[in-house]
Amino acid sequence: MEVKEQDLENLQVQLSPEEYVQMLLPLKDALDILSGKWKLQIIFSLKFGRKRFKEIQRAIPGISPKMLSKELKELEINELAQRFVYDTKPITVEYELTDYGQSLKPVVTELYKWGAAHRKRIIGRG
Amino acid sequence: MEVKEQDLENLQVQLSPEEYVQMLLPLKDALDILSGKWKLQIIFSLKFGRKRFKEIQRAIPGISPKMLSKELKELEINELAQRFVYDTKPITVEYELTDYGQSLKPVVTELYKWGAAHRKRIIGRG
DNA sequence: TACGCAGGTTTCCCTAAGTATACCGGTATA
DNA sequence: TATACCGGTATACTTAGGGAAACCTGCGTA
Repeated sequence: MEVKEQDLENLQVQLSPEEYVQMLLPLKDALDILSGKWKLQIIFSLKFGRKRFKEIQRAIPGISPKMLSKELKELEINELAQRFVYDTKPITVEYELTDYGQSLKPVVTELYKWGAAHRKRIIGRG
Repeated sequence: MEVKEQDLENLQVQLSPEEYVQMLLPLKDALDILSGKWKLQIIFSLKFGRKRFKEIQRAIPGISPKMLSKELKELEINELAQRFVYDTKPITVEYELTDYGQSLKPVVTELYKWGAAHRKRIIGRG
């Protein structure tokens, strides 16, 4: 059972419950990767280039080492960021957005555009 | 202090911490509206046209009336769905996606595309 | 010798999100 | 008279996400 992208566009067509669920999975994946309190901030901070652990932490006020460590691991698992370890003293660890990580750009751009328009509409409406 | 969409594209430029935060707000808004366990399912189910409360509930296995009610209210507040009440016996209530709700389409499409590609990459890699 | 830094981990705690179950008023149906 | 449906609320509970603080190893510095 394959769900084609076109199905998203032509939702006049009634989908079966299973097709329906299949369609939601990729959406859920994408949302899971971007949501959470610190993910976007970390991604943004890495857009400026490689950074060390403490550098990221200093760049994001309020983040605890526990959360930073956890989120970086998730980014790594998803191949969005890469971890480099150098055998200096003390040890140096750097993180970098991967090329694949850059592929999030259109998604983030669409979210930003919609979110910005929505702010104007809803908040401006107050 | 205004953040332009172009800034998103040209992240070579170093942003100040405040610009940085301003940039995250619309992203957070958009994500908040789409995340949560049932939002997408409700939006999808309404794409097929107007539906009554119980119809939506039957279409989404596992959702409790409490959650459905709560999520529909949020959609209404954000002007993504509209609630129609008819004075029949028993009362009839229908929900419909607004035209504005349709404006989410490009966002959802981008999320879907990226999520689907990501599934192939990460799960296929397993 | 003691302190400090890098790069984290561990533990405990609190709150927000979501689940389960029961219930409500009004109406129709057997 | 009892039961069921509609469109929800109310209450109590469990779980997931995140915060705060302490701690760890290894090394350099005063």
